[in-house]
Amino acid sequence: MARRATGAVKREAVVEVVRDDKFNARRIELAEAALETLGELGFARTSLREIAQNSAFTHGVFHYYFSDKLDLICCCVRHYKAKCVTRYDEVVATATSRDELTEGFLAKLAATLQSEARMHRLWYDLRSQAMFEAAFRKDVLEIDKSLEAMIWRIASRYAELGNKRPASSPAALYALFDGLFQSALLKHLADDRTAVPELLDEVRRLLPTVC
Amino acid sequence: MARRATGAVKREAVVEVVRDDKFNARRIELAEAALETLGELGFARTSLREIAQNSAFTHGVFHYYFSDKLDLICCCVRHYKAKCVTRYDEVVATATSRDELTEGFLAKLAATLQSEARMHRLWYDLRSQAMFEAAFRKDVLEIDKSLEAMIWRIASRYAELGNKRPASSPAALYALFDGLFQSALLKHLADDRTAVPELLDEVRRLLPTVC
DNA sequence: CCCGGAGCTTGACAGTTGTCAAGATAAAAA
DNA sequence: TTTTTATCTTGACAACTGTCAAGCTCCGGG
Repeated sequence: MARRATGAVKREAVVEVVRDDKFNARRIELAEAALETLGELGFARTSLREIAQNSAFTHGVFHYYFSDKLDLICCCVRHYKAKCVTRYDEVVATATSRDELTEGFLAKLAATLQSEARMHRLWYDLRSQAMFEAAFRKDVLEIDKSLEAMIWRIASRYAELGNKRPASSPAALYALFDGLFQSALLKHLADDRTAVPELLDEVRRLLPTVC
Repeated sequence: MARRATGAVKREAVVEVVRDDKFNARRIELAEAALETLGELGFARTSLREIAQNSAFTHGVFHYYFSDKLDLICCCVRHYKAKCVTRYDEVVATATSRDELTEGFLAKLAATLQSEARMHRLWYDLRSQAMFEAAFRKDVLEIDKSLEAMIWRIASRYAELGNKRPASSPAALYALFDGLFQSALLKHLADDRTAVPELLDEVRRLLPTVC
């Protein structure tokens, strides 16, 4: 009887886990749909109904899977994180010279700025929201740290390929590149055609001086 | 008759100007009141009624002086600009040595971060909004340029006092300091006591290497 | 003195919002 | 099969939003 009971408990636990997985998978599906609308309209102008209307789901589903709006947005932020903190890692892993790393980084930078502008403006929007809404802070600070680490991996590898060491702290390097990217993004969204090439020039000039 | 007419026209024009001044003065009064609430709640959560309730005015007055909500926020942004783009100029003007400039800059930086955190998070919020709302872009880009120039004045003076020249472009320097400040602000708002001292350390270390 | 209009208040409007509950449907369990 | 449970739809609710119009107050010019 003990065995049967244990077996039953185990099976129930497995069922539970499977159900949880399915539940979480659905949450991520919904979060992904929500990110579309959020990237289009920004946090301030996005309502649950708008999200639902721009997706294949009804607004009730979102309430079924998320306790409230903040819960949904938090899930969006966390899911976004997973997608972006390894963006440049392939370049870092495959580059065998400073030039190769530079060009790979610049190419990825330009591509990101142009094809994922909406997702990135949302990131800057949510990071600003975190200054007002405490519920976002933990996740946002974590993403920031991950991005800082990502930049640091690039800088370290770049320095290593020139037998040097990065000349600044991770925080300063991240601030620099993030600031440049943010500014370029705003100009790019304002239809400034010079934004992308100027960012690339700036980064190309900067890399040898900071690493 | 010609003289009388001219006189009358002139006087009417003067009256018109005075009225315009009064009108604009009131707009700025209202914008200043609005900035309080905006700094407290952020753009996304701030409604005209909330602004009115947190001020000495009724919500109707805002509609009397502003064509719509965007008009009000734009006026807020422009007014904010005037207050912040000369923040460090006195330090630049009075400092007679690198150390003096450094310490003056750091002191002002710390004071700003601590006592005007709300106003600054609003700035970052609105700059993010500009990525979504075209109506904000012109003013935001102008403020950004003015801030870049402000940082450049500090860096130039710092370099001058050491008989050097700034080692980076205005854009890169602004990106760097703005990025550091933004990150420190978020941490400070998240009750991280180390945010301010770490920012100061970082800037103190960085100044001699970039100028 | 009064009277016109600038400045302001009040209340109403239509539309939107987050939230939720009651019921439908489909899938799983018995 | 029947029953139960998870999933989803629909419609409703109250609160809130930007906007505006009708009317009030009060001051300056006539």
